[in-house]
Amino acid sequence: MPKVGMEPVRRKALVDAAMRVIGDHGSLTVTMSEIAKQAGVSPALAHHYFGSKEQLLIETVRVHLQRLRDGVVTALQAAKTPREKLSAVIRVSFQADQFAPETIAAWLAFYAEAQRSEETRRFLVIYARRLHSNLVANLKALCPAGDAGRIAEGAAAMIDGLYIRQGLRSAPISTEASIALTEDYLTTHLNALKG
Amino acid sequence: MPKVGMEPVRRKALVDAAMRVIGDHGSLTVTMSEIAKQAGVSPALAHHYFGSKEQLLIETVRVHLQRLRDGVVTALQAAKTPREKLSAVIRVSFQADQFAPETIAAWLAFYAEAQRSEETRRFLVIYARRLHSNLVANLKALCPAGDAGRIAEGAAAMIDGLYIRQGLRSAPISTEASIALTEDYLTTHLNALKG
DNA sequence: TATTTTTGATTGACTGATCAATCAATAAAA
DNA sequence: TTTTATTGATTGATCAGTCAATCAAAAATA
Repeated sequence: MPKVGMEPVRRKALVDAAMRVIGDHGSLTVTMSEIAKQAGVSPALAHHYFGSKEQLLIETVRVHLQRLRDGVVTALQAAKTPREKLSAVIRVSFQADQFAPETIAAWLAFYAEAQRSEETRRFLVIYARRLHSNLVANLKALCPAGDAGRIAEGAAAMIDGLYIRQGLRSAPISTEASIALTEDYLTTHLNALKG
Repeated sequence: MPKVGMEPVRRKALVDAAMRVIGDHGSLTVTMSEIAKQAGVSPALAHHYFGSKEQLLIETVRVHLQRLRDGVVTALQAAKTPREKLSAVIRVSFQADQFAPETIAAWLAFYAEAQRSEETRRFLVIYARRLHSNLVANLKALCPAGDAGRIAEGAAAMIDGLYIRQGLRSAPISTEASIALTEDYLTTHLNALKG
């Protein structure tokens, strides 16, 4: 089988496998063996390409946040008005694949990991800031700058909160209901400013 | 040293030690040795009283959620009107000891653990439901029942979201600002209904 | 074209460290 | 003497990480 140019293929397979295994497992305490098996290679190969388990996990966060970002960029381009762009940001946050239980479980595990791994934390902070600034940028077209910051803070918190509550599966909220709650938050607060 | 009646003392010491170690470590992958050391006893004694690491961790969640609950009950009793009770619930959620980085780190770790441990999940679900029902009960005195459920959902999500965003320490929000954001959410939405 | 060399891909087997859990032994109360 | 508290020593399992060896494609050479 040894063909040349396998590296990118294997890296992708391992990163995808890691996300899947972590999601199923609901934790970062997964073994390199499990990940490698899921990717269809030997544990030794995973070490060969990533050097360490920690590096593989960090790559996994990085790659998946990058994909998330691409989704947001596409959605923003498709939207015309500031209000539509706000809706687009919300919609992408709750889109199906992100809202799957395993995906939520994986992100939760990474959030916890951010308390320990500075690099993981950095990536998640970048994501959080981007969400915030996407919201602020479009809110500024609809209300004073000061209020924009405050409302964005609230909306971002609500999105994250709905997300982790979904992870608990206590009172599962549908995607639509989550979107509606966040939309309602924005609409109500924007209206309140107009008096 | 062997005195009789040490069991409750040791159990408490171990549960407290576990919370501290988990908080510092930012993860549940802590050793029984670390916890025992922090509690000033041998690892063997921790096993003697709790049987297993998992049991100790579950007890730790249970005890700390119980304390949280006691705090809420006290605060609710001190408040008179429904609106004051709503504020009390919010205030307790963000009170200093709960908002300390190590505490947030520990809760985050438990949230992640809930994906794996059914018992941990059960406790956290109970907490989430209680928060929701405390909010609904008092909102019902201020608005129609249907709206009460919706607003409570939003407020609970916002509280949890502010909490985990605080854990990321990306753009640290003060306790007061967090409370203000949540209060603002309630006030604005209640006003919108009267409008 | 045929042959040799080099290089990337891959793994099985192994190592060292870590850790949860056990247990037999000790010491002090009751 | 019986019971409770306590620990040091040990065991068994798990895992990350290493390494030497293999295999086949590609490149170089004849």
